[in-house]
Amino acid sequence: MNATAGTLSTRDRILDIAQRLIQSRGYNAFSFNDLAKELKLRTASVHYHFPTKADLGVALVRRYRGQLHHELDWIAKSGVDPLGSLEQFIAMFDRTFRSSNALCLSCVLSAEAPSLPKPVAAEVTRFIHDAELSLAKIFAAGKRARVMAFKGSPRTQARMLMAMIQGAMLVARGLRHRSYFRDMTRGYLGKYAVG
Amino acid sequence: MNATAGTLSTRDRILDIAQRLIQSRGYNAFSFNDLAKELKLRTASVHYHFPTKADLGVALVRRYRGQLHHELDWIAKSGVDPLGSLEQFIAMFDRTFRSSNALCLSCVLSAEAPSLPKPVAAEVTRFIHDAELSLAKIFAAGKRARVMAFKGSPRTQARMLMAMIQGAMLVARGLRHRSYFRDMTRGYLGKYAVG
DNA sequence: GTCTATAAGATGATAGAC
DNA sequence: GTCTATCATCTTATAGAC
Repeated sequence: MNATAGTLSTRDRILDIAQRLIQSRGYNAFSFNDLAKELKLRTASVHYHFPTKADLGVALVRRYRGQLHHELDWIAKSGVDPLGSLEQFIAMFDRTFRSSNALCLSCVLSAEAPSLPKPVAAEVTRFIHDAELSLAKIFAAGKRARVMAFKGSPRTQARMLMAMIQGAMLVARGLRHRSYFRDMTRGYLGKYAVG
Repeated sequence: MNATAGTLSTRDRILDIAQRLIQSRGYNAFSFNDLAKELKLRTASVHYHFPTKADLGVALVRRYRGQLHHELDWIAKSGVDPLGSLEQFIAMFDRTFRSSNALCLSCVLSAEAPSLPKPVAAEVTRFIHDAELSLAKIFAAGKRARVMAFKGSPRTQARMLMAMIQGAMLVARGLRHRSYFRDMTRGYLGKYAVG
């Protein structure tokens, strides 16, 4: 049965819990048993929904990629200009980081990449590639509309923004400094502003 | 017995192998058995040198912190100006990343921080703190000598550089793009140059 | 869909011989 | 310092009942 109003299917609950655990501990430090405990089920039940851990990992990153596009669509529809879109994109990560110390799922998985099942690592690559393209489009639109100015390609700016976001969260976690990420990214977009 | 010329003590060999494995797979994806296999010893022998995995982790990050200072001293003695020092600092990471796909040890451990033994996580915090201070001194010296120009504190610039380096390596690994890190960091320091 | 039961293997760690 | 032997525990995964 699927979820009814206000409830989530077991499958979705598994994905939610697994995502939270990976964003906190990484792929190799969570187990089917952790999931089963939180769900108050048995590990065999979790395996029913995702036969292997790699299956779960792939489904997770694939869903995360969908969420990225969903968030970007939502930001686009909110009617802000390209610079505002990037600000909201950053604010998104700031919220989850400060509220639950969660890094970007793909950021954590990237760190562990060589130890991941190949299909999971491939999905991570796809996510970053997607994010880069989406951000590049925003940079390009900003330049076209003359609300942003920068040298080099929109693609390069997108890459720098991605690196800045991921790196700032990573270092913030390592330093155990909750406001580090916000402090660092606050001024970052200023350099793109026109006028 | 300690190492004689050209050889390494078992303890040092353990540290070398463990560091490489963590930089590749992360803390939770390497085992005493992995070390024993490479050393052609038994796991009990590894435990003789480091009773627990946490002991090994702490020793590792502590040594890595020493290496950081050693590298920075070496760069300082090479006689380049502050901007050149930062370039060499970045080049250091570029070399290990491109030659062996190795991320910064503390970067990988930061990603897994909530799942690490507390003493290990504490050592990671210390490393990043140290690196930040050392880089801030270089930025300050560059400003004093008028070879670098920037707004804000040297500390903030150091943080941005750290985030950029760590984030660029992380994203480069996730994307499986060997030259990504170099491409991204190549132009980064340009903005600090005077004249 | 969830359960019990179970398997085969890995893991961190220790005792005690050499 | 390194070994054999052993431990309890955890991990991913499967078979088959309900």
